[in-house]
Order: sequence, then structure tokens, then C-alpha cells
Amino acid sequence: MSGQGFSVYVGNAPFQTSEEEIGNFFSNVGNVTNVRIVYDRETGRPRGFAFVEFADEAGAQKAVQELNGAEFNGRQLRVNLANNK
DNA sequence: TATGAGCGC
Repeated sequence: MSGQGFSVYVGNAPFQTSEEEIGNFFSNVGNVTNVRIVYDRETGRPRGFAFVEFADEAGAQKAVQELNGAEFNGRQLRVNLANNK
């Protein structure tokens, strides 16, 4: 059925936010194993979204349920299951 | 000193 992995897509994130802050925030719903902020290859600026990887898929799904729409540094986060390439 | 939908080094 679902081929989705343990990574979640985090959109609408503040431009000035570190992976540590994101990991700390998502650590509330599960065991975060990795956080990757997506930067632009051409300019090097943050593109405004990131990916958070969880140790378990349950943590990823809980992050979607609990943190999707949650406020983070004044922005409302968009959390969804990542494509997991 | 910037920007704001969307899926990646």
C-alpha cells in the first residue's frame, strides 16, 4: 500500500531557521533522526521548506497529524509525508 | 536587509 517512508515534508517554514530548531520542534512527536533544510542550488538561499526524517513511520505520521498547521516561529507549518526518493 | 508555492545535496 503506502510506499511512503519515514520522511516528512515541511513547508511554509521561516527562512531564518536552523535544522536544530526544526529537529527540536519535531522531536515532540517522535524520534527525529535527521533534518534537512532545502537550499537553492543556484543562489544558496533557503527555499523555505525542509525535510524531517523520523526513526519510525509512526513518528512521521504523528508529525503530520500533530504539527501540520502548527505555528513555528510565527509561521504556520505545512507537514506532509515526503516522496521518499 | 528581498521572496512565500512547493518535494530534496
